[in-house]
Amino acid sequence: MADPVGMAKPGGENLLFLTDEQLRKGIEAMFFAYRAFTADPDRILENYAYGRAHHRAVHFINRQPGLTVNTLLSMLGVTKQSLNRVLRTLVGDGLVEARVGRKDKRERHLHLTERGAVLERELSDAQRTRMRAAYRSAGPTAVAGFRQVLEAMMDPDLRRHYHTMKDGLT
Amino acid sequence: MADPVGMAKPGGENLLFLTDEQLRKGIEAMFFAYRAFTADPDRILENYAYGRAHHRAVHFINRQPGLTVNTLLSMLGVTKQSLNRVLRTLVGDGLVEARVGRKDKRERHLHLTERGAVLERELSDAQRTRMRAAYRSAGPTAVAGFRQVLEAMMDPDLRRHYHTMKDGLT
DNA sequence: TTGGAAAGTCAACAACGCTGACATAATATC
DNA sequence: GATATTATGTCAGCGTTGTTGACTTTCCAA
Repeated sequence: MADPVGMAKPGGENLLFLTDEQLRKGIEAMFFAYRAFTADPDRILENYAYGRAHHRAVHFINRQPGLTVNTLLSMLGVTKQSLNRVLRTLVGDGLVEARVGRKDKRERHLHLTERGAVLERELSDAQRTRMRAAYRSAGPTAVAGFRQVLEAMMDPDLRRHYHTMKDGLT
Repeated sequence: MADPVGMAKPGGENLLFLTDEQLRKGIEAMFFAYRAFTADPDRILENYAYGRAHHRAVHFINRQPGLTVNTLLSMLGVTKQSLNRVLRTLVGDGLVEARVGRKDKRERHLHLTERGAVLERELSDAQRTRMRAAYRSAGPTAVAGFRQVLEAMMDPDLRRHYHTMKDGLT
């Protein structure tokens, strides 16, 4: 702030990218981008009786078929009451199947039915289309940086879940 | 999908970063990072009687003092009824001042009061602290990519608002 | 003077978070 | 085998924040 031009460190590295202004721009970028990020699925969900919470559940069940309610709970970071309301409708509508665990019969292992997979595809197609366009226009180097910053921003617990999911590149 | 290894294009560029898996990882990164991104302010807001909507209003009023209700409306992308509810409490609590326009007396120009500025600082300090840590650990090149991808992801209308705000670097 | 824009308000509703309390089944432990 | 704990489901109630629709007031501009 006192030195709007330089802000060089003893080491010599330029830390201009850490100014408050740059951080605020990053914050706004997150806000505007996230809005766009959810806009496409939201539009689709209007046609069904579902909301964003249903989308998230369907997404992770698709990504990790057979996961338990508890696992999904900790991924989504909501209460079981909140998730249960969503799962009840999805199971009732035949989009999700809750199979009783074979080893531990208390557990419910969640799977998408065919109809559930259809909805998942419709939602993720829209989301991936936007993502693909953004990735393509920014290029692979920018994408690597994008992923790096987002990952650094996560809470350790969430980062664990993030890494649990398979990664197409590594 | 048919070719998990290469997927090279005639041009010779490696398009592995555009696989569905990579796009899905990007989607999940957005989800987990955004959760972390809002977690700190959310915790602070619990102490007041405010929510995320109040934070957003305060943020943009701080960034662009004197902006009109309509401008703020289009930035936030909510209905005037929804925003009005938030603004009414902020004005009532003395955090925001709505000055009648001098040229056009229908317009209300929004400003933070001192108390409003205090809350803004408390919220943005928390958010910037996380952002700064992520930026620092990822480095300037990654940050540039981060910003590039997020900007490419925005809807054109939102991108306009994004660019309207001053930029500390350019 | 009149049309329309900007703003504010009321009512009702939906999605989706939350807490608290309680029920049921099955596993784990003593 | 009795008891504690875990996983899940459910009911009731509440708060925030989004929505639509209808209506009013104020005021600029043609």
